[in-house]
Amino acid sequence: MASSLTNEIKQTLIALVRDKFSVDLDDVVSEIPPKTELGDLAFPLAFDLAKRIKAATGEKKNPREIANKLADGLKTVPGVARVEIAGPGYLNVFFSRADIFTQLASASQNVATGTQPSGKLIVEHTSINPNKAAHIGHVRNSVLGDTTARILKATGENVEIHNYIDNTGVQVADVVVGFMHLENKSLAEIKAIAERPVAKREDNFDYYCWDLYSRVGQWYEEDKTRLQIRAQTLHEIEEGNNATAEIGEYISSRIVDCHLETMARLDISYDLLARESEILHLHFWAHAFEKLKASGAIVFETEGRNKGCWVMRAEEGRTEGETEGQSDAESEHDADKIIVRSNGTVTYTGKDIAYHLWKLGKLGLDFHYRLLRHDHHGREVWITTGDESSANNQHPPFGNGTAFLNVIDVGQSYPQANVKKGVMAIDHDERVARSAHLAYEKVTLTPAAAIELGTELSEADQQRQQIGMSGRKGLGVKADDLIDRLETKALAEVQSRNADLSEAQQQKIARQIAVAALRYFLLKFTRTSIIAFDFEEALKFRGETGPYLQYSVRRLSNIFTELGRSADDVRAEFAQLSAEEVATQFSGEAGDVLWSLVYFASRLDDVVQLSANAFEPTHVAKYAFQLADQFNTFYQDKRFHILKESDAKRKTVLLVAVDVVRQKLAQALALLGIEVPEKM
RNA sequence: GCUCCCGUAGCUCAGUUGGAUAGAGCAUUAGCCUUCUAAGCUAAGGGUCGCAGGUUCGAAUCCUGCCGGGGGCGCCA
Repeated sequence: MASSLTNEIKQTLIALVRDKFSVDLDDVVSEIPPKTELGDLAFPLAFDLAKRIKAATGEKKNPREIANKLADGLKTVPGVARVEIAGPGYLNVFFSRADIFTQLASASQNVATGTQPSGKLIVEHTSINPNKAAHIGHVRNSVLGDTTARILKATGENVEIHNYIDNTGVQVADVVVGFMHLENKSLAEIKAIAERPVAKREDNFDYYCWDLYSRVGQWYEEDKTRLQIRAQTLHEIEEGNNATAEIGEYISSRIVDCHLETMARLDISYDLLARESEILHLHFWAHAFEKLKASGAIVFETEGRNKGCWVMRAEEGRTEGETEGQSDAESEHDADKIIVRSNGTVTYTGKDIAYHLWKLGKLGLDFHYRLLRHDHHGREVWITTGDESSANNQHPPFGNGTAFLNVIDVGQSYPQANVKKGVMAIDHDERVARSAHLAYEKVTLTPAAAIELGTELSEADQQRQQIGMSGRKGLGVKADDLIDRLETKALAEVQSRNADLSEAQQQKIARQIAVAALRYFLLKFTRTSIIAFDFEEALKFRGETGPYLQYSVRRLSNIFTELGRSADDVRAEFAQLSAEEVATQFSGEAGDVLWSLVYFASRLDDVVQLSANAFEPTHVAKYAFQLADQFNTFYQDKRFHILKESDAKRKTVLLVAVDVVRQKLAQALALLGIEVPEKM
């Protein structure tokens, strides 16, 4: 609708410029004017043209004069009502409001899909070490990943969601050490803890492990020689087929269950859980190693500090004439990444390259799969398995993506860059280049939040703006605790406003509000912004929050509830109106206000596209808030008291406008993973 | 030392590929519920966009150099 009109205007402008000024432009910059009175689309290109003409011919032209020569040609574009020259030479285009509005009123209710999928995009997020309860930092990862995936799907992308499970890593080993050496517990005793009835949140197995993990860290601190126990435990877990590995397998599986439950509360789910144990036992690395060697991506060092290692070179060569003087082995290969150690073992980066080659279908090996569960929507969630006998061959096709997207905190930028480099050395498909590390900043704690969690802070720490969370220290805001608090608070609000509802209904609404509050809180920041977590901020339901957005949609819908007619019914009536009758409603001062609202609502598709291109869900979140804000202002404007409107035709137009806004806002919220409660 | 991110109102943050008078929430102050539900709205105050140069018709945005805060740079994962 509006965006296709924009494109048409741009093409017309390019043709006009070529025709009148003999200048070839690839694209023209457009912008939305700051005020409705200035038009719907503005082109500052006359300034640039004046410069180009002067450079080419020496002739000095006034930008306003140039804009004038282009204005007439634009008026012929269907959908353009008029064109004005403003300020020093802006070309301001005014749309035919009635035309655009009528198109909006009859358009499909889905987000417009632009590009055809060019293959499958594999989005990996969550990937929490399965050894303790998830905290707010993990939730930021999951919400970012889940929302980004929703937005990408809305643009027509084929997306597969993975959650990587590092079930054979150090962190799992630590909890195994805790159970075996601190608590001297057998597998049966561990099972008894994990499967005991849960009376309160603290009884959860992931909470138990949260504390145990922190105690293990302390235990190592007391006697560093105990780290040998960790090394031995890790070795046994990696090797498999022994009692230690069995305990590790059991613990990590139960914790994964806990994480899935936590994420389900936030309406987050996965297609596949890929486990490190399979990457190990199915010898993914051995295959990747051969491919890396064959491609020349890694080389064997016969001298220097990395002698005996297989490394990936940092750069192909250095710039001519630079640093010749100091070219000893020390500085030359400083940044080279070791993939295979001199003792023959592979590094984490190497394993990760193997995994990513699998994601793109370039490894020549596959996992075995089994159905793990059905998620809260009844969709299948699969998990990898190394045990062929327990595998199910009727699984959906996994992997074989054309690109991958990894939601991992910014601290992993260096290894992630190496993984992509290694993969691209083997898979030259240009679509792979789209693969990206979706780096996001951490969630830290304000000193106030840390104190509320019962931490004792040193004087120096109290002066700091933020305190890092630490799983090892057991310092952090557990996801389920926070969601519980949000739900409790929301339930109190719901009870005071909707006492007539059943308890079950009240609880459902409270849950939806809690999810909205948390998801929006995490999405209102850009990915690169550190969130200093503050309880007061996170627990807010007013102002720029998720519940505010939900409330806005509720208001929009209630207009139709009170009206007692369906939106379709009103739209059918709208179709009977003449273009003039519609146009009348968009004239004058009040018409400008109505038009601004409708025009802003029409921009959802553009915002979604922008958000998808930048992998930045914040854009959709901010847009939703702005749209809600604009609607609420409109809602309380005395000139638009819709249900009391006596002019039937005006009332119809206003109702359709309300329905358009409602749809767009509801769509935006769905992309953010926010549901709209039946009542608020 | 090399490198990435951040620095915008008292606080927390937005600000598309450079564009018109730099925005929002919170907090403060003054108002609005016989009204389509106040989880809302209106108004006011609050800014050397870290500092200094540069590029440009035009810079919060691009370039250079500083200052301040955080992260990364391992034969750990």
